[in-house]
Amino acid sequence: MKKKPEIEINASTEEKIKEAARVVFTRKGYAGTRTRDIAEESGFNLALINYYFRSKEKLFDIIMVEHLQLFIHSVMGIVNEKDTTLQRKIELLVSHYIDMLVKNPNIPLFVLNEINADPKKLVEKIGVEGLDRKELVISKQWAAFAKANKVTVNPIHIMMNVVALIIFPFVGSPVIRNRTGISMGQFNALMEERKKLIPVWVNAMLVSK
Amino acid sequence: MKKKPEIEINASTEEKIKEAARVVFTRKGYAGTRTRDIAEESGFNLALINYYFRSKEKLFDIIMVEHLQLFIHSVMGIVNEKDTTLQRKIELLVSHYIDMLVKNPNIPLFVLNEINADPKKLVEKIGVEGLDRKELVISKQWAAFAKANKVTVNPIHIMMNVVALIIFPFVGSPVIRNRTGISMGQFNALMEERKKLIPVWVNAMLVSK
DNA sequence: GTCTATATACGGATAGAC
DNA sequence: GTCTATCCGTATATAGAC
Repeated sequence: MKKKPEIEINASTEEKIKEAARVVFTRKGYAGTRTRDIAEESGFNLALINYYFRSKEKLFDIIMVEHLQLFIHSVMGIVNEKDTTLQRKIELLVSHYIDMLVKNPNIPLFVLNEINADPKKLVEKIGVEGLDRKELVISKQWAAFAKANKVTVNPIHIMMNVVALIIFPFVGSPVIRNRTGISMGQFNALMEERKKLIPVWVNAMLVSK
Repeated sequence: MKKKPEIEINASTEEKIKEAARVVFTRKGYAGTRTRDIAEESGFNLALINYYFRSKEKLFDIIMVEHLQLFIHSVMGIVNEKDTTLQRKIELLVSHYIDMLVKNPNIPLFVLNEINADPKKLVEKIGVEGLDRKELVISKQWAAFAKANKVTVNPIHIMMNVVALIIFPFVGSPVIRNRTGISMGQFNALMEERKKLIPVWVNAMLVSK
């Protein structure tokens, strides 16, 4: 009559391997990672990763899909709020996102990389097509804002800019730290500052010209 | 009495392999590239790449160093001009850079990636330490500008922002095109627009708050 | 210099003992 | 479930003919 307890008993090992895979994959990418690295990082044997996940690629796909879904959901949650103003949404996105990236600074490069390596793969694997941009609350808010303030720039520019200002420092972190000589701690302090600065900058862009 | 003509005679084959390597490496990264791919792309046999370059890694290093040197020189050329204003330098950097990236859109992700994979390697291989930031003309121009306009933000933020606004769209191009549904041609048209827009935005940031 | 054929190493995956 | 030992495909690199 036991439901499915014995599966849960081993969840720990499986989860440890997944966690190890996350670490190694995000650091070295798919091609650069050896299953042996994952095994070592996990503390278990190489054979176990096939026992639990059948293949390197299957394991990778799981990690990647989880990353993207986590990301998409958290963004959608903010972007589709009814009672939050456009400006406030930007503040929330920036802050929430930077927090997450400070904790997992390797994710952006990893994701961008693998999407670049095989763009169609990810479109298939995730239900991203489902979301019709035109129907998002934020899209309507933007339209209203643009009309009221006579903003004529293509909103794609603004989107790119917000994302660029948030993500790029993390993608370029090694170069930035090397060129400026700042420590990881100082870098994170700068990122903390940016939570307040980016929304101000974006506002300034919108009224510029 | 001939200087070194026979070397030049074969420069063509060697150069073709290098060109092929550039293409494949920048598209698939180091780990994702097989020497066979390079051979095929070059039109020559696999054995020739070792004949000319001894190993995959040596060839890769050459490509990477050339990329970075080209980049650094072109930036330094602009940044260290005596008779160009700060604002004008930004315009020149943006325009020059976007032109180059439209032609070679895969370079940024490639470079960022490989630097991330092995940060110290590149610091060693290139004489980048030579340039003392404090002594750059643009640094002094910035100091003067910041004082005159009471700008208090850390200049590292501004640097990151300019680079982010230029580079990020190319790094995120597959995602952007997939999410927005725009074509490559439309994407490039947007990049063309940004040559004018980014300097305006940066100005707006500087006077914001 | 350029090719074909091959040596050698490495990495993903499985068999089978415990 | 977890380990050791091993198989086998694939990729780099080299030997040697032309």
